[in-house]
Amino acid sequence: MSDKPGRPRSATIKDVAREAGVSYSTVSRVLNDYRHVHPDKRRRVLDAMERLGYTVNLQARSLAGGRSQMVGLVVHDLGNPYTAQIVQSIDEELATAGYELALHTTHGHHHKEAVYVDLLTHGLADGVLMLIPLGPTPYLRQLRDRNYPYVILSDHQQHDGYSPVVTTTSRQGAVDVMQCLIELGHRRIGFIGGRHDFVSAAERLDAYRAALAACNLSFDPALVQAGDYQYRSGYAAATALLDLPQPPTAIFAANDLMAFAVYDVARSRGIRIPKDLSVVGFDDVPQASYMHPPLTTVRQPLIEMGRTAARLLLQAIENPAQPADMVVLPTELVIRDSCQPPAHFSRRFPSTTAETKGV
Amino acid sequence: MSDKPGRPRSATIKDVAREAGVSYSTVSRVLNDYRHVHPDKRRRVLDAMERLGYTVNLQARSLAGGRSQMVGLVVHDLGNPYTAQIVQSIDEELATAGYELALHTTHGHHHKEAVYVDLLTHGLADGVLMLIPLGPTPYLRQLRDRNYPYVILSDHQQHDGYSPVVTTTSRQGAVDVMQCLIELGHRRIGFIGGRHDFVSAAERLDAYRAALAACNLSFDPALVQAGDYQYRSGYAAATALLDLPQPPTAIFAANDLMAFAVYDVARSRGIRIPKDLSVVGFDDVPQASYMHPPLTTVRQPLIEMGRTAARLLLQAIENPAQPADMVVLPTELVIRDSCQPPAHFSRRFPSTTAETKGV
DNA sequence: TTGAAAGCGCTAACAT
DNA sequence: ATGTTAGCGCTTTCAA
Repeated sequence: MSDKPGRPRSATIKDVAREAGVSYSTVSRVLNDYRHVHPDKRRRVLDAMERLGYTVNLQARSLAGGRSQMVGLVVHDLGNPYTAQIVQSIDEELATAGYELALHTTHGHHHKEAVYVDLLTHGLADGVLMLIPLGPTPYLRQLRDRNYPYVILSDHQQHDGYSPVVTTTSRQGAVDVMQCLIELGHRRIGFIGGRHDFVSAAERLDAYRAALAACNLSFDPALVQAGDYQYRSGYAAATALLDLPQPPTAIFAANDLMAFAVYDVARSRGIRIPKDLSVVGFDDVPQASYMHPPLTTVRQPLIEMGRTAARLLLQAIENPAQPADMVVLPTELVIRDSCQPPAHFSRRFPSTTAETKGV
Repeated sequence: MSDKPGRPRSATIKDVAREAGVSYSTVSRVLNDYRHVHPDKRRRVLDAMERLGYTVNLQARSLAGGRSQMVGLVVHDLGNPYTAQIVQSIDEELATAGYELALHTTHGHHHKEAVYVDLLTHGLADGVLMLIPLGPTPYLRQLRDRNYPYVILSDHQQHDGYSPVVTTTSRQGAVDVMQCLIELGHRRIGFIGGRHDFVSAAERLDAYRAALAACNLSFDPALVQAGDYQYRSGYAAATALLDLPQPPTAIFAANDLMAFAVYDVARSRGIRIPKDLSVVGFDDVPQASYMHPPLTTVRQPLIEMGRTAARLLLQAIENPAQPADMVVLPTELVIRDSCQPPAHFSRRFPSTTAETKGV
C-alpha cells in the first residue's frame, strides 16, 4: 500500500510544499503554470522541487482528472522501416505539442490490441493512435461510444464508417503498378501479398485481379503467393514464384521489404533485374532508392501520414466534441530502374493507357 | 475533475459492486484473485463485470500501491532489425509472466531518456529496461539509489560498476573480425563506425586499432568512416571508402545495416563481393544470411539478450532486495561468403593465428 | 468471509 | 493570491 515493496518513495507534492513552506495546492499551481501565484512563492517552490528532485506522478495527475500529456500508439510490427518512419514522425509532431508517446507492439497477435487499447484508454493516455493492418473491430466501437479520442492510421481504404482515419490512395497505387507493368508488356505478373487478414493485402490483391481483368489478362492463381510483409516471407514467396515451370516476367510485392527479398532471390539465381525480371514494391521506404537497381515502388507519404494522424488526434483531444474526419493522402508511383519490358516482348503496339482504363 | 472533458467515464469497481450487490472491496478481492471469496459472490461479481464491460484502471491500481504489471523499455532507435528482434523477445518473455511492455523511443535524442525514465519509474511501470547505446548517466544512479528495478541491455562492455546489465562479448567479436580479415591477407581494411558517443562504436573502433597494432599493421585514418548505425550513413561511408585513391580490400561495418549499404554501393560500381571486396558486418540480423553473398558477421544473441534482460528484471521486481548481476553472453563470428583473400594476395605463408595473438 | 475506511499523489472546485 | 477539501479508482489494513 505504501510504495512498491522495498522501494523508498520519491518526493511528492506534499514534500515539496513542506520544504517550500506553502500549501500543497500552491505547488500544484506552479506545476500547472497557474496565473495567480506570487513570484516569490513560485521561486521557493521551484527551488524546493529542485532540491528534492521532484517529478510529477503522471498517474496521480491523470487519475485526478488532469491530462497525462501522453498518447498511446499501438502497432503490430516493429522492425519494418514503414512503421519506423511513421512512428518517428508521430513522435516529432507530438513533441512539439508537449506530448509523449507510449508505444505498444502486438507482434501480430490480434488479441493484444484490445488489451493495449484498454490499458491506454483507461486514463493512461489522453488519446490513442492505431497502426494495425486489420479491419473494423469491437474495441474501436467502444472507443467511439465512450467518445474517447483516437485515430486510425491505415494502409488501406476499407473502414467502419465512424472512425477518424488517415489513409492513402493505396488501392489506386496498386492499380498504377499493374498498369505500368502491363503497359510495359508483362503478361505473367507475380504477386506477393500479405496475410489474408491484412486488409491492405487483400486490397492490393484485389487491385491486381481487377487490373488483369480490365486488360483481359487471365488470372493464374499460381502467380499469387502469400507473404506477411516480412523479409523472410518475401524470400520464400519469390523462391516459389521463380521455381514455377513458367515463371513470371515481373513481380509485384505488396511492400518494399518483400521486394528486397525478391532482389536477393533473383541475384542468387543469376536472374538480372530488370533485364530478366521486373520488380515493383510498395511503400517507398528510404532504402528503396538505394537498391541496385533502384526500386520502382508506390510512395506512401509516411512522414505526412504520421504527422497528420498526430495532429488529428491532438485536435480531438483538445476538442472531443468535434469529431475528426477522414483524410486521404495521395500515393505516387515512383518509377525507378527495376522495370522494363519483358525480354521476349516485341513492342508491337505503341504505349497506350486506353486498354487499362476503368480499372 | 470528473473525467477528461466531454468523455463519459467507464465503469469502475464501484459500479460493479453496485451491480453485483456486494461491497467494493469484495470486487477488488476477486480482481486480485483473493482466496477467501464466496464462489457465489465471485460469480456475481464476474458477471457484473462482464455486463458492464469493466476494465481495471491501471493507474489507480498502481497509485494504490498495487503492481501495474507493466514494464517500460526505452530504446533509441526503431526500425533497426537489431532493436526489433530484441524488443520482440522481451515482449514474449514478459507476456508469459503476465506483464505488458510500454516502449518509448528517443530517436537518438539523448535528453529524452531521462524524461521517459522519470515517467516510467514514477509508478507507471514496475521496472524498466534500457536499450541505449550510451555510457553511464545520472538517471541510472538515481534509479539505483531509489532501489528501483531496472536492467540495461548493452551492446558494449563499458559500464558503471553498479547497474545490472546484460551484454555480450562484443569487443572480442570485433577483434575476431579483424583477425579473420588479416589472416585472409587483407592489409587495407576499411572501418565504418558509429557516432562517437555510441560506446559500442568506440569499442569496435578500438578493437580495430588494437588488432591492427597487434599485427604491426599501420593505422590509416582515411580508412575509418563514421556512420550512425543507419543504412544511409553506411551508404555514405562506403562511398567515401571506395572513392579513396587507394581503396580498402575489405570493409568492416560496425553493424549489419551499414554492411548492407556497402553491398549496394559496391554493386552500383561493379565491385564484386567477395572477389574485389570483402565485407563483414555485426549483429547477424535475420536478413544477413539472405544477402547475396550471405554476409559474414558477428552474431549477437539478440533473442537471448532480450529474454535474459526480461528475466533479470522480473527477478528484480519480485525481489528488489537482491541486486541483479551482470550477464555476458557470447558473440560468435559466423563466417559466410562475403570474405576471401584480396585479389592481389598471393598466399605466401600458411594460415596461422600466431601473428595475431595477444590482441 | 465480508464490509468500512484510510490513503496513494494529484487536480479542481470552493473558500478566504 | 492562497489554503482547504473533496474526490479520481484502487489496494489494503482493520473490524466485524
